[in-house]
Parts: sequence; structure tokens; C-alpha cells
Amino acid sequence: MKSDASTSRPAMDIDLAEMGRRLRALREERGISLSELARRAGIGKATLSGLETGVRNPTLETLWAVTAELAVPITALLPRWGEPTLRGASVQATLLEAFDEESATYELYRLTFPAGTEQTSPPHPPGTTEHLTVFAGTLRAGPVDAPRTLGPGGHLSWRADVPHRYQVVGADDVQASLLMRYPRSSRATDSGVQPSRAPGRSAR
Amino acid sequence: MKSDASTSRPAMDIDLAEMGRRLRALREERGISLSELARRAGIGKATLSGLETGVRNPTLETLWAVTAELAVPITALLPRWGEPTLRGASVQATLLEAFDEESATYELYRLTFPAGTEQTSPPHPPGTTEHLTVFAGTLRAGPVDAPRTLGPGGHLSWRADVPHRYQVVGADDVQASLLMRYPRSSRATDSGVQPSRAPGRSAR
DNA sequence: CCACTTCGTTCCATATCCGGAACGTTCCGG
DNA sequence: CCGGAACGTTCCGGATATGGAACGAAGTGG
Repeated sequence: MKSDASTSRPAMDIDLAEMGRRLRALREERGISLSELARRAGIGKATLSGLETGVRNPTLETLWAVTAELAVPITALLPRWGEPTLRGASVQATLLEAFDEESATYELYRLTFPAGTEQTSPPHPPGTTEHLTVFAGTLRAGPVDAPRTLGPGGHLSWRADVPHRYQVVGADDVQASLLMRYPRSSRATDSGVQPSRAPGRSAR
Repeated sequence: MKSDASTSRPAMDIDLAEMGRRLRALREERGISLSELARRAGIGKATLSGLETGVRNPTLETLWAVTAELAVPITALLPRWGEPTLRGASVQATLLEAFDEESATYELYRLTFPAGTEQTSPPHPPGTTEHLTVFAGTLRAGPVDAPRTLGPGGHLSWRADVPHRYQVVGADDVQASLLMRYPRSSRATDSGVQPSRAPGRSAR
């Protein structure tokens, strides 16, 4: 980052103030004072204070010490899990995991389609397949010429190297997971899902 | 931190070297150079180099920039995802997400079955269903009287209120995700996995 | 009413993290 | 062979995160 050389304070993509609020909330839930937490975590009060007020960009070590003492995963302070990232118009996609195997790359997403969503995706690299599982709501999805309708628990796979569509049926939002499989070496040009600016920053 | 006052370099609870190795692996999987990644992420080559060799304790901002560019959650670099929790004998299960819907509770796990694993699970509460997706390796799974064999990308669902089995086929470990669906009110006493502890420090 | 304690913030010297530049390698193409 | 380009590491001045100490503000007990 450091995109903007004019601001002395770096244009952080993470909302430090929000992170600070979460941290303070966590601490207060446990009913311990700032001084106490700082002491237990082995960091300076000044550091913790700065962290909670969102004026510091902590070191991994510092963050670790604090979250460890609070017994929460570091992600508890971050934007939101894997941080939802926009994809297409309204669909929210969160990358949960990515695996790189010998012959293919896998990316597991959690998706939310707001009611009314109707989106068509351009083809992905050759050989790419999508494996969709619906948790809640009803979704009509698949290749544009052979879509199927899925209710909660429904599952569908298709080749994603042709145009395909997602269309919410009914008035409820749709919650789903999507496993994308990119055969090795086709992911290269990353023409597809744009795995998402993962953690989710705000452009740059 | 700073538990050890004698070492000038603070006794970090995170294994920076290990984190660096993971980072480098992620970068190389994508086939891009250190210089290139540094440029894309908007950080200095020196910084990235230091990170990958494990000699730097990065700022949250730096870490964010890199993981964002790699499109992985920050946790991909940390000790171990959501902290694996033992379940059964050798199978490792990590709870990725849990959803509470009106009519059911969903739990999404990432599973690792070491080669040779063969495990039979007792019945879950009535109405429970399991939805398994294999990422790597070959797994024979399902109700004990009607198992099926799944390769990478394979998917299978079954009612889990009867005894069912997981059996690794071949010499490779199996990576998979498992979606458990507990119809409302039957989930009762959390028969399974503990959502995982926090960052997992080294005691203190 | 006043010592005393604890709280969270601010000040400050020091430690160290950051990125640009310089450097030694390796890998081509001519 | 020899330039040129790209790679990853090291060097270094400048920026900033860190923790100890000082500080004012509340609370507490005598």
C-alpha cells in the first residue's frame, strides 16, 4: 500500500478504528482493565491504548500477544472472517480456503445471493469446474443452457468454462458454498472469479 | 511477548520462519516472482524478502497487503488455520463456519484423513445429513451399507442418522470438506467438534 | 477532606520495520 | 563471449511502532 504519498498516515486498507473497537469490546466483555490486559499480554499500556483507539498499525507479534491473551483467533479482530468481497454486482463471496494440489487448485467460497439476484458469469479457464451447495434459500444455477433448481442441501456441479448463471428463486436470500476447481496451469491468467481480493481491502 | 529479556530479538510466539515458508510456497504456487508480488502488493522487495526468510515481524498493514494480493485469508500464513481439533482417532476436523438458520444448523468443516484411515461414525441425531466434498485423494464414504468411492472433486451426501464410514483408498491423504446439517432442535449436546481454541500460543 | 490506588492517555527515547537503491547471480539473445 | 534483463538479498536513511514513565481523572478508605 502506501498508495498515497501525500498522507503521512499510510492509507491502510484495514479499518484500524473498527478493529480497535472490537478489541476494546472483547476486553470489556472479560471485565479486565486496559492496564491489566497489557500486563498479562506482556505489551505496553501505550501500545494497547493506541491499538484500541485505532491509531496504531500493530505488528503481528503485538496482535498475537493480545489475541492470545484474550483467547480469540486473530480473525476476531479483522474485518470479518475472510472478509466478504464483492463479486459481480451484488453477490458476496468469501474465500474460505484455497488448496493447491499437484494437478489443480481449489478454492472454497461461501456465497450470499441477496433475494432477487440474477447474475451471469463469463466462462472461466478451460477445465474449470464449479461445485455448488445450497445452505438456505432456493437457487437456480448452472450452465445457461442447462440450469437446475436447488433447495437447501441441494448440490450441483458443472463445467465453468462456458457461461453460467445464478438466479435466486423466491423471496429469500440464498446461502451457499462454492468449490472452484482450476486444473493446474489454467488459473494462471486468472480470468475468472477473481478469487477476490481476499482479505478484502478497498481497492488501492 | 518479550518473555525472554536476554535475547535481543523478542521471543515471538509465532514461528516467523515457518510463516515465511508458507508465504513463499503460496507465491511460488502462483508462479510469480518475489519482485512481481512485491510490486503488485505495493510493498518493498526488501520487506517481502525479509518476510519470506522469516527475519521480519511484519506490520498488520504489510501482512494484509500481501495476503490480499495472494487472495488468501491472513490465517493462511498463521500457525494453523482455525486450529485443528481432534475428532475420532486420527481424522482432523476444523470448523470453518457455522450457520444458524430457521429450520436447521449448518456446520462446515475442513477434514484431513491421513492415509490408511478407516473410521466408522455412530449415528447422529435424526434428520442429520452430511454433505462431503473431496479435494484430494480418494475416499470411500457413506452409510455402512451403501458407501461410494470419491476422487478429487467428488461429492456425496447421505443421511447421518445411521452408522456411516470414512475409509481412505490408496496411499494419499484425503482432503475434504464436510457440511453437516442438523435440523432444528436435534443438535442438542454438541456431539462433535469443539469450535477450536484461539491463536494457539506456546503457553507462557 | 485528603492520601492512595487504579484507570486510560500522552510523551518520549529506542528499537525495528519500511521501501528505494545497490549488489551479486543467473539466464538468455545476439 | 558479452550486454541486458530479471531475480532475490543486502544496505541504509527515514518513518513509525514499542514500552517505560509521567500525567490528569476517577474511585476508595480512613
